[in-house]
Amino acid sequence: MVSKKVLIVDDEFSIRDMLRMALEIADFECLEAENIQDAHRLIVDERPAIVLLDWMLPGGSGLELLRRLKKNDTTSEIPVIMLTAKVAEDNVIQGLDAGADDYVTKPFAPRELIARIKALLRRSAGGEQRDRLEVGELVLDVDSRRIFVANSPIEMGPTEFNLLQFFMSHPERAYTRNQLLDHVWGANVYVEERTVDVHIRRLRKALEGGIQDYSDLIQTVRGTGYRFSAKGVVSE
Amino acid sequence: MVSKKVLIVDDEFSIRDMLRMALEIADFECLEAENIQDAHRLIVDERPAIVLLDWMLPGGSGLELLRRLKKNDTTSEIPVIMLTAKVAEDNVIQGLDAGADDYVTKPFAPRELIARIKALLRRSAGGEQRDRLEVGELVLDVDSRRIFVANSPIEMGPTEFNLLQFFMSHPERAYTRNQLLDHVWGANVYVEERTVDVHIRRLRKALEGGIQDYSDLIQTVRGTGYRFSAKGVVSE
DNA sequence: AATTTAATGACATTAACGTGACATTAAAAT
DNA sequence: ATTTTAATGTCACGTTAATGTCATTAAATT
Repeated sequence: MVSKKVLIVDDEFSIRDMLRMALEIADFECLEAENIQDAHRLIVDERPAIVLLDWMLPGGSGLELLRRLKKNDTTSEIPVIMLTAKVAEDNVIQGLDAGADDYVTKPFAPRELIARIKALLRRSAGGEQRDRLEVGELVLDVDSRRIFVANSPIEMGPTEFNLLQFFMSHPERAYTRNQLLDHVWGANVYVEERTVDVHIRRLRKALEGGIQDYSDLIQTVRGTGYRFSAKGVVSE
Repeated sequence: MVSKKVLIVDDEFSIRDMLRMALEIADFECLEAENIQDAHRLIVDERPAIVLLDWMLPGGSGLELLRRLKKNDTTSEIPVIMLTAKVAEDNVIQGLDAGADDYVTKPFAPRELIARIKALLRRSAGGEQRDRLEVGELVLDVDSRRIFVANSPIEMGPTEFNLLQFFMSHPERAYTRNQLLDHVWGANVYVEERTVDVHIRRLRKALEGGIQDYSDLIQTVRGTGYRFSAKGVVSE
């Protein structure tokens, strides 16, 4: 398995250092931030698999960052473990209520923390995305990054593949161009909104090409954006 | 929300009782088991939303049950919180490794436990629920921005969709044209009052089009404006 | 019957989307 | 290192759908 990124958010150097060591032994890749601003930037840019978040931070409390993350669509799925020196029960409840996925009080044993990280990753990564998405005879194979229509492969560019993968894992839902840019291109990339249209066209063209025509799974939602739907459009 | 089932697995009556009280206050439905066999039967039969599992149990340790649950496909998605009197770090790691989703050591504060339960449920139930409005076989799907009549989609313009969405979320109430303009078009947009009539007509036409005719859900209130009502008009 | 109010059809205008071409960049092949 | 190929993002133009308005007709109210 490719080592996963863990973001450590703590203002004390000694703690970050200790965590980094423990995590690297357990074969994680570490990112570090010592304040809210850096942390948020790293989360958006690097998309870590998990965030270890200290309660007390300069420039706003960790709780604040946590709320911000859970509010935003593109970051709400990233699991967060809150770290705190405080043992006050109230903190735990506030943290969990704000959407923290786990909670560890200092001083903590590195091995326990690692076990908790693994438990969370197992949960968040495990349940969700399948390595094979299908609608009718249209099959998207995540591992080989290929699309099949009736068992024969069809060609498309990487972006079109990503777009289709996103659509197939989020069907029956209308997305704006900006949402698609965020999810498929990634945040912090600036491209014109209308570029999405062009890739939609390329994707539709590719889906036409096969033995069967699956291009109308990609539907235009006027005034909004696009939608992937197996439920079909209105017939005549 | 319908109250969710929580299974308490503990051999001590006093602990079960304490938990039951705390959980019922928090509006959960409680199931209880005092040994592995009963617990397993209840999990299979009742499918609780979450399991609170004591570490030490007669007839096999809780860890054993945990492994069994996580191995089986039909039960592996049920979150488990391990409860233990032991504070040994090793236990925590073993438990989390075996697939426990969280871990709480006795004595614990009921409020914390409730918060952890809610956090876990939020995460696992996080499998998205759709935002939809329905009247009979007329369904407005907010997420996909589509209207269905008897499960087949029908077409309408964005404004008609917004209008219908507003009506369906504010039924049985008459609105003036100006109120509709404010709510559906947005404040500080200037369009003629009579424009509303035209969109009402378009909406009615769209609602006629399907297999069934839902156009008389949109009722004219002479001298005032319009109303959405599922109660039907007075038949002559 | 006269008057008020709503429904309807038609139409010009505007906004949103589709499409082909092209320059630029990134990746592969040589 | 150089060439070839594919992918990407952007623009300009064509097309279609949506919108708002008005004149006319129909219906309800007085």
